[in-house]
Amino acid sequence: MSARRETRERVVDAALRTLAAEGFSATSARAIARRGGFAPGVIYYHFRDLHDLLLAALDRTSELRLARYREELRGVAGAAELARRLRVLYAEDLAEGHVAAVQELVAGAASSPRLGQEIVRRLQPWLELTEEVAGRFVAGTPLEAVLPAPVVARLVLALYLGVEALTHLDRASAPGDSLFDAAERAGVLFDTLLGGALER
Amino acid sequence: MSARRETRERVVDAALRTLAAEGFSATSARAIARRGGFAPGVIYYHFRDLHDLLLAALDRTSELRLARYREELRGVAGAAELARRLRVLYAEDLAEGHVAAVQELVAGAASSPRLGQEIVRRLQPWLELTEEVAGRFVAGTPLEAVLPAPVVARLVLALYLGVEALTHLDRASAPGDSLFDAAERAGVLFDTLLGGALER
Amino acid sequence: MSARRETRERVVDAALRTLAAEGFSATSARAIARRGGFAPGVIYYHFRDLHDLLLAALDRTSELRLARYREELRGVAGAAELARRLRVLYAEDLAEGHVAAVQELVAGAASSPRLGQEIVRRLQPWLELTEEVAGRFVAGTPLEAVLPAPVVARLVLALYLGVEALTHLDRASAPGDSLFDAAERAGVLFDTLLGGALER
Amino acid sequence: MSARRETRERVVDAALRTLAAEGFSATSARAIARRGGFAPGVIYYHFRDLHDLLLAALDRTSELRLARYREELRGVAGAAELARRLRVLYAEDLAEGHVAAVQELVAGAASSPRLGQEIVRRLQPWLELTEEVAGRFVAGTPLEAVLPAPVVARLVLALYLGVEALTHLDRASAPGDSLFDAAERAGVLFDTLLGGALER
DNA sequence: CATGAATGAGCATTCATTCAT
DNA sequence: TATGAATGAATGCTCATTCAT
Repeated sequence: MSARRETRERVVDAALRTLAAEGFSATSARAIARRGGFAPGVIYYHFRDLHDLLLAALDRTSELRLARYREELRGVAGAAELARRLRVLYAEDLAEGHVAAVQELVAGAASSPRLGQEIVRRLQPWLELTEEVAGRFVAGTPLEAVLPAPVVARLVLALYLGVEALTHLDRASAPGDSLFDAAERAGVLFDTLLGGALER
Repeated sequence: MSARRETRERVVDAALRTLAAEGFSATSARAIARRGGFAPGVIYYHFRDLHDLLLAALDRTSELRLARYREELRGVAGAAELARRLRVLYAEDLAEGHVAAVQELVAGAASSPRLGQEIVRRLQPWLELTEEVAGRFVAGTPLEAVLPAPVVARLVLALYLGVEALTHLDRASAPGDSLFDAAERAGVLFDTLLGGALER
Repeated sequence: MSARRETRERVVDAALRTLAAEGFSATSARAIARRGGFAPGVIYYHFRDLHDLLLAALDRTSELRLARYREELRGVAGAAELARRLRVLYAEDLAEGHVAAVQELVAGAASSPRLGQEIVRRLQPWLELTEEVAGRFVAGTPLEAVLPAPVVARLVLALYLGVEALTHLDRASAPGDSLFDAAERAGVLFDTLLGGALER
Repeated sequence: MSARRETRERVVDAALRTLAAEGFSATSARAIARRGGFAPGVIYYHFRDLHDLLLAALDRTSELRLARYREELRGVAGAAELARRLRVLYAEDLAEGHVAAVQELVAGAASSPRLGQEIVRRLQPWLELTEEVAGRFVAGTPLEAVLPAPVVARLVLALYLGVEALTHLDRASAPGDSLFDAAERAGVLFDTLLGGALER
């Protein structure tokens, strides 16, 4: 990898880590540089401004995770199985600091409409994936009339961000594992009640 | 009311309005003072720091809305009815700028762990109310084993914050009214399937 | 005088002195603050930005000098007398650092079109004064056809700025006193040749 | 020409064009490199610092123009003819961006005494040329006692720079063509009154 | 009680310059 | 010879906060 590209990666990485560790409003150029061990000027050598860097960071973590989610959810059979896989994926999200960074960016976007729009664009593929997966489960069942896939998708996305916000505030108030426990039980119930409908 | 108390109210009010109108990161001492028509120093006469003022603002809007929610949800009969009332309450939240302020605070809290903890404490009564209402619907039904009230409560809270975050980013990506439409349909379904179980 | 107004004066004064002593491009907020013995933030408490402060400084020095020039040139009789008075006025300009500051601003304006336009507006009264005085000497004489007052005024203004630029670069290359010596001799000649024409 | 020399020329050229197009304060190493299509480092390979490059640029444009002025003013007969030729020369100055570059440098020099001194040295030949030409017209005439050639030279130089500064600020306030119109009329007058004296 | 002037640390960003390649 | 990545100091400006009045 070229030296240039390597440093760029280091900067993106530092931005991501700063975001996760210190929060959006503390993710200043200086803070990123300090964490990454480079001069603040480096950021501006590789990115037009802080804004650009943050979006590049979102791009990177989002692409990586999206690929992982797509792979893991491809052949999932049954809602219980879906819940189990999501638990694993979410654990990875947490471990990699992906959720933290995303949540900080979404929250911080409040301060900059332009940033907000760019983030929305990057959330789009997630919305599509969620909708596609939800569709697999509700399409053709009586449930579809109550909870159409697009609504489910938006609900799930909102829930993801909300859980993340709560977790960030205070681990004890957040649903945490109990959410996936409940999801798994609900999945079993779903498979029992509607599993037949889907197969037909 | 004493003059002192009156000014304090003015300050809290200005903070709330600034939060809703300009967002967390623009809610500086000067911005609040400008909006409220008083000197920046006044803030520090009534509050230890900006932090304190923001929490007082959260207290105020939270108490007001909590009372309203409690009143409206007291005698609610049936899940469909619950969904209808929540839609009204949420519309009030929006109109009063309550959601905006809360969302800004939750988002902004990322920058300060201390602020986060204090916000969590103020979310507690909401968690309790949600849990109590959820309990009314699941307690004693087969659903309780799948979705116990405390889990439902955390889910609902997370959803509320998440929807708010999404709405803030981009109105089109947020569930908006479709969420309450779905909730009402789900409520009808719920009442049909489990209504009998609850009455017994 | 109010404390506010007093500090404002101090800031304007410091800006003027910095301009004269260090040049436009070195007249940074920090440099002004250092010279004036106040915190850089003070500047922004009293002025919207550096730009604003520089224009306020130009306003101040320009008004002061303009009043002096008007007073001194009011009843001047004869070109030789005019030259003598201008020499005195210019000596004052130099002593007060007025020319230095103006020259720096005019030169520095190159970097900011907006600043340039504002400076032009402030040069206007000088142009008018010059034109009026020139008119007194050429109007009604054969010279008017050759050198109309408006042209003379622009010439004189350009000369003033040019002499200042040269002086600033290097005292030895600038005309300095020899300019006024020549002007006085030319004045005598002018009065001799055209004095009669003016009186008639 | 050696490759080294060729690149050097490219750098000087880019500096001159940047100076004329973007102004002194925007003539950064990067801006020059961008305009010239080479790496910023190249500048420091050929010149000690930016400073040095700017002076080299002044040298180049000055030499070129000086040769042209000398050639055109060599055999000029009469003041009216002189005015006509100066008008042409000045139009060339404008078209080539020479005045723009010189003016930017003179103005910018304020920020650096060292730059100022070096510029003065490069103005010297211009002073000499002006003095020589002025001498041709006043030497031996009664005017010499009033306006000796060295004074005229300094006056003309100051006027040139001053006109340039004014033009830069605002085209409308500058003398522009009216200056040469007046010069030509004055030239005719001069030739009529003193033409005889010169021939004798 | 309240004011509003002042502070100084912090911010994003740009720059001339260096130097390994 | 030339490149372009990197540095670190400087810029204009904003902010929470203090404090004399």
